[in-house]
Amino acid sequence: MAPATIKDLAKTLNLSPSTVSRALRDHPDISHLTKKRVMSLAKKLDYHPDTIAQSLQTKKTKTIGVIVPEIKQPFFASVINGIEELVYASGYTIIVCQSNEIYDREVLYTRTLVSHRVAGLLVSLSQTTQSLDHFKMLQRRGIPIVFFDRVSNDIEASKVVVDDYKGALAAVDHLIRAGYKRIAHLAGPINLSISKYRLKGYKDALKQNNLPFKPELVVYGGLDETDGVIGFQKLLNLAILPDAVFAVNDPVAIGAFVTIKEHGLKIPGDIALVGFSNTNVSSLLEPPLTTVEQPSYEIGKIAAQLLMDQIQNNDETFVPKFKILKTHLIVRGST
Amino acid sequence: MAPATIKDLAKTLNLSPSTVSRALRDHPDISHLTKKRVMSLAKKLDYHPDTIAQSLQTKKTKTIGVIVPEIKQPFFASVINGIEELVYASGYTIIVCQSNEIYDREVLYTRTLVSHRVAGLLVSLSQTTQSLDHFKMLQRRGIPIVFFDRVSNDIEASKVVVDDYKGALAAVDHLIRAGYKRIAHLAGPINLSISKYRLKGYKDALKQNNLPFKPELVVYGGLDETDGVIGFQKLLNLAILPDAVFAVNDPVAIGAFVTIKEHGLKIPGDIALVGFSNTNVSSLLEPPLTTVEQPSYEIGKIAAQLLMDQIQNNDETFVPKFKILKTHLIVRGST
DNA sequence: CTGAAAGCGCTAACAG
DNA sequence: CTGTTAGCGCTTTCAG
Repeated sequence: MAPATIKDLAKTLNLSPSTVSRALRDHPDISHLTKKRVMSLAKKLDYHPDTIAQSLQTKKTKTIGVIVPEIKQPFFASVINGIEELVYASGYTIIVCQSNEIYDREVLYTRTLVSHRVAGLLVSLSQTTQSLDHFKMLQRRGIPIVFFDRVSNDIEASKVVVDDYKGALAAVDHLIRAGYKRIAHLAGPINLSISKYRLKGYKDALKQNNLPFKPELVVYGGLDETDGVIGFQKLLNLAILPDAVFAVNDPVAIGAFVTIKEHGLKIPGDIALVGFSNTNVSSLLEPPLTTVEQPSYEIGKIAAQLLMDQIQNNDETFVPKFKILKTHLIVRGST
Repeated sequence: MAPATIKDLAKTLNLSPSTVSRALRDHPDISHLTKKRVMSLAKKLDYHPDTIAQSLQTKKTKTIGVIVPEIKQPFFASVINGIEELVYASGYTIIVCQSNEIYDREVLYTRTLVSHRVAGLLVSLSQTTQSLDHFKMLQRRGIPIVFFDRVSNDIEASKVVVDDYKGALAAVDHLIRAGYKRIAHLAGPINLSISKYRLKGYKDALKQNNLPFKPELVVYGGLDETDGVIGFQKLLNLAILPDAVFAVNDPVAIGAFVTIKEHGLKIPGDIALVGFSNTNVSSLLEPPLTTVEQPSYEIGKIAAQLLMDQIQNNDETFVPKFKILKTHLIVRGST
């Protein structure tokens, strides 16, 4: 029951393998008649090209590697959906790897993906990634990489992000207009651009509204739910509690959310809360979470599009693209 | 900057490619000295075997295909984590595909995975899957398949499931003991085993407690949040409302949850609610959702283990294994 | 213990 | 328009 090969087709049609190969790929040289004959036999024998052999020959595969921190985060799951949508349409497959926020794993997976001869990479950096040498090595080998969401300035490549700055600005501005004056920020790892820009948006919103920036109201941490818990506990130690919290993302916001409630504080009565990301969870909380929506599916599609373009044009004069997508503040009961 | 090949190593060491190949794979024929020389040069030149070429030769790849309905469902995301954990340890990679609950996509992806020469498949069926011929074809080609969670009796293969029957029984029994008497069930697609067994658990719990089974209290639907919405709306049409709802899974429960609240009904005061799956969301609802926890991560690990065993032993006398994992009722505020 | 030769399934010059 | 030849990088007999 071994699958049919080009040789098999060639033999039963009295053609050479190369002719069959060309017919299959709709090469202009081949006569209409032979194409028909080849095609119909191929269908009959359920012939499918051996991608492995194809790849060995062409030095190219039709698989692209995706590295995300964690697929269980709805944001990334949705980005992956976007990527898949676009990429499968061109006959490509994706291999999804999770760094689990661990730098070493990220490095390991880039290795694995190289030895799988992926045509390109789509990457969102882990929280703990410091050096980007592992990616630069791939670029030197001619493997295109597009970064999304968690990007870095330390590498030249196409990037797709949302307007973190404006999103944060809008969120904090909204808090201020709603009357909150002592607004804390649960910030993310400062090596990630998203953390930087969201922090900057926070600061500038204060400034634009003539509110003082108080360093003690900014707590730095990670991007997970536990970081929200820890972060808010730190805020609890302040002499005067904040009246609102802007979290760097929804998981952190949820950590804070739980902790706030555990301490018997009311949302938004005692403390208002804003997140960033709009995972589907946020709307189910009681009260539902005000958050900055990111077009996650779109991010995936656009990043994939950029990558496919780069794969298909072996352009010498390639210039990295930088796409910034709009965010959208969703006001709900938590503010 | 082309990556180093076995030939390169052979040339600079004055050895034949075959010797180098053997040395790399720690073949007993090769002298300790040459092994050392080969290994150290390999390290120096950053040599990595070309998996593509390897596969072409051995007719085997070290990638395994995973087909799930949707990765954005936390349950499947967690299963995938379990799979990954086990599989990467043996140097394998996974290709994750989403059927998006569409039968045709499932068929399409099995094709793709075959032409990628995957070593095996891990599958959770889509809601709309009727025939299993596409999987049987793979089995005929000698590709092992292990099904998990969403399985079917119509195919012989190893399967990993949770004890859906007992889980449902425990959930409904809990409702009855808590005093609820008119318990509705939002059931899933009846072609899936999980729906069947959960429905059976529901029925038997009623019987064991001498409560009548009322067909009008069972609403059949899909497994998504919208199905919970639609399902509960149907229940609203009843002359007498149920006092509790057992949903086939958490997404459906959440759909019902939202709808219940929209209609101004109190949980659990007016209507109690139980789900199945324990996505992390369920604990964040207000009130938090009582649900039947499934060891999702474990399911992934065990399914992967079964598959790896089957891949590694080309045993003629292979007998499919059937693993049933325990569930665990988590009682929270919704009941 | 090592090497020479063949071939996995496919594509790509180069000839006709 | 079609066939011949060679080779991608690796493993694997079969000979030494």
